[in-house]
Amino acid sequence: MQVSSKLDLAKPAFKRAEPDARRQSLIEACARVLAREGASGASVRTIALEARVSAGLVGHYFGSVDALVAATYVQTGAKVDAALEEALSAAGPDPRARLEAFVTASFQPPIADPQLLATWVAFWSLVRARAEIAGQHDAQYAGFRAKLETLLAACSTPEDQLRRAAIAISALVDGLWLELCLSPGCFTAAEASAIARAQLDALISTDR
Amino acid sequence: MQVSSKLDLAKPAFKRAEPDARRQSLIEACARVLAREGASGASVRTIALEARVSAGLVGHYFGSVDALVAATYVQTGAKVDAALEEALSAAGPDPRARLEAFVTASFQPPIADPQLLATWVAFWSLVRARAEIAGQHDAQYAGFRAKLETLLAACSTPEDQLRRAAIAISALVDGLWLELCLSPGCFTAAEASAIARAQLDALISTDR
DNA sequence: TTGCTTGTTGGACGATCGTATAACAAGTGG
DNA sequence: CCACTTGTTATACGATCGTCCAACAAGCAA
Repeated sequence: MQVSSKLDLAKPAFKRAEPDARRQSLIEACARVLAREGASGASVRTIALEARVSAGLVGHYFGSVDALVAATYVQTGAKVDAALEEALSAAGPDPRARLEAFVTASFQPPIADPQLLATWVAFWSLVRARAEIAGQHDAQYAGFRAKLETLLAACSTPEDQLRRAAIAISALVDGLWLELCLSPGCFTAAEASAIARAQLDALISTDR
Repeated sequence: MQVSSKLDLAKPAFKRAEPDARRQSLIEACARVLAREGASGASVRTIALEARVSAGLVGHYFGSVDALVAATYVQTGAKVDAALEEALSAAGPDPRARLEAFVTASFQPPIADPQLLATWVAFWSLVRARAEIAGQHDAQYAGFRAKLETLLAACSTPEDQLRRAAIAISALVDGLWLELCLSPGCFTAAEASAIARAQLDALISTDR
């Protein structure tokens, strides 16, 4: 009787996977754990359990858990960039429409997502402790502001006001996005978009 | 030789202190550790070492380390409120000057302090696990926006635009404050203040 | 089939975590 | 001078942490 139950029932595991696919699976599991339990809950064992693999695989693929978190940060940033880029390409050729699409994309999925905020907060809590995380944050924000400057320049914003305008817009978008994710009931995504559009109006009309 | 070195040199410790003073000392030590090492480094032993006391005192005074972090958050919020109130009372009677003082106070000490952001981020990452303290941030934020609405009304902002204007200003201030603390080298506090003032100009001048 | 490469597992290891508790020291009233 | 209260320390405990490593299994070449 049930001489092989251990093999037949309790052991569906041990699926071999492509290295890249396994890496991706671990990164996604890490993002889910970060979002669900915060930074303090993102242990090797928790992440491995989420990914349905053993804990040793994290060390095998990423060397350390910090490296996995950093990789998750990079991919999360890339996902945001991709969503922004897609909103941009769907906006058409008009400069002002492109700028608005880029700005208001932060208030819609997949960017306006409490889980994404939780992941980001987990990273922020790591910024002070680990310098390479801080560098990645700076790179992410510099890229966002640089893109913003390009779009603002296309809307004929004077060059000497480009930097300040980009800082203002990115700060407003971040603040609205933060509160939208933190307290979804406080105001709606449509309100956030309207506020951001009004700010764009003010910046571009009073450019001289 | 040195028969009593242990008592004379290595044991300057064991100073009795007032309970309230000791509590305050532990809270300040917790804030310093939060700022220096982030949320993950804020362990009982690290905080106790920072406060120059033994680890058991944290449990004696606060019961758990989570309670100490929560107390640190409460005190930090009170410190922010006090700083904002003081900036307000130092601004004089002019409504516009009061509004500007209130808004730009977030870009100067003690509010524009990476230590403050670290405490906030640590608390945000704790909110995921402990839902009973989730309303603390909402209360803080609601208070900030309510104060903002009062100051905006004094600047003759139409009542039907009060809510939206307060949301816009608070979002801009938060975004600027966040980036100012996360990447201090990106832009200066003076730039942040100038951006916020320009936003106030745009909001109040285009109110109708 | 056989042997080899390699993704994967499970457990061991020491370090550190939070908490509880007994021993100790400093005031304090008798 | 002596209990007595109480702030403080030191230690112990179990749980969990990150990392490492030998054994195992799946797929592939021969």
